[in-house]
Amino acid sequence: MAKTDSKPSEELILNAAVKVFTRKGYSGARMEEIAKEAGINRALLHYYFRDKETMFNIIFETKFKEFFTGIFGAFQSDVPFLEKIKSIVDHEITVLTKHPGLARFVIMEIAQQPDRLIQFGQKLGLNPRTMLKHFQKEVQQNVQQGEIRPIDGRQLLMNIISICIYPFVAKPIIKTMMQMDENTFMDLMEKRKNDAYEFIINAIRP
Amino acid sequence: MAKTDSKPSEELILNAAVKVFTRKGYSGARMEEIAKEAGINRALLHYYFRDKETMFNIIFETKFKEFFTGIFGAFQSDVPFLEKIKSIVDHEITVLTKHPGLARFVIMEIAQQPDRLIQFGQKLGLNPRTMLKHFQKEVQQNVQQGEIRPIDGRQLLMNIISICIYPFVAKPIIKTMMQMDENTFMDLMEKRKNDAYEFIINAIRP
DNA sequence: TAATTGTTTAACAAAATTGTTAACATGGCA
DNA sequence: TGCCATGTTAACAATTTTGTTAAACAATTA
Repeated sequence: MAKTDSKPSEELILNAAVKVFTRKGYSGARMEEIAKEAGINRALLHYYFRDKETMFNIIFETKFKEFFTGIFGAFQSDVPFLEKIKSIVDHEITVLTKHPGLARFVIMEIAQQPDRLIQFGQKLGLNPRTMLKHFQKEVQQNVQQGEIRPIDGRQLLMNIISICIYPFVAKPIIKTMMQMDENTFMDLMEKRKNDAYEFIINAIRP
Repeated sequence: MAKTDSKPSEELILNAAVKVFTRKGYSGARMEEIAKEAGINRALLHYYFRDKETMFNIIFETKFKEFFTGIFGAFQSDVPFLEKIKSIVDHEITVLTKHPGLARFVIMEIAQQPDRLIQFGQKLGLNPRTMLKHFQKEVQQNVQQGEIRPIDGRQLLMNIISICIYPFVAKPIIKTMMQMDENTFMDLMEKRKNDAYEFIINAIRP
């Protein structure tokens, strides 16, 4: 069994597939293009991963996990509310800067087939609803204690997530309109970690 | 020439095509599905609109226009800054509520082929860069006059746009996670017109 | 009404994309 | 070395999707 030799090829193929699938989406991706990207014959894709769908599911599960643990990760920590927001924003922008195309890919494929959210969500054992309830309760408490202005927890959550994620989803538009190259964009996102945080804090501080 | 009779069919087909293209994107859309949606034979699609690409371009141009005039429209008006923000938010959310799937479609297709932004932008004679410069200058002036806190105009613009657009892009995710049906979601967006505005105002008011 | 023009369809053809097979290559090991 | 298992490929087959054609149909007009 030359398993040690096979592994690199599998990795190689998966990396190529990730590139193509995240750029083009499931329906836009071509097996031929993945093979070319990996520098191998198309038949090998089927040798390692039965078919396109199987391949896609493996990649989607990985990306789904990256994206949602990226989102939910920082929500769990048990620190004061404003600090938590700081770490959510920071964490989120960091993850998305490292994985270009991640957010757009996951959102698009879920929009195409919303049941994947349930399907893969359960598979990975993450429970957005518990998280949501918890967040809402935390907002209510902080409102009652006068720590923050009165605000609907759902709206606040949407605001935070929007501010963090949207710039990456619309990156090609933003880059073109603001005439930025990749590095300038990344600098802007780096600064955004603080700018976005302060924006949010100012919005909710009494 | 029975042009009067032909028009309804063209409209019928275009409406069907809009539905399918905005749901599935260019590569996911199937001519067969469009024909079925319109209740006609596939060959008719080619009779009216040479091929898939031609058809797509017509629809994309329409949607592109809807989306960007939706965005830029309210930026033009000559009212005090905070009022302008009010009308931008209101206008934006109204447009996107009326056209479900619009934002996701346009963003995705531009991400797939960013030069379409230049191509169609010029074709429609809209100049995002002038708009951007103008907005930035306005922010600077208001900062200097102490009307709003110091803030990078680009970040503020991204924040406003993000808060307005992202919930619609991620609608399937939000609906599922928050267990909302279509009407509940629309109610939430209706409330959001004010909530988002107040959030932004509080964030920038000294 | 017959001719003419435009509309619609079924059947066909072509192209693109995915999936399979059988033969060949290679590296480890009896 | 020569066999065996796995990795790799080219060629082929099947399927899906797009595009075309010729004929039927409908409506308008002369």
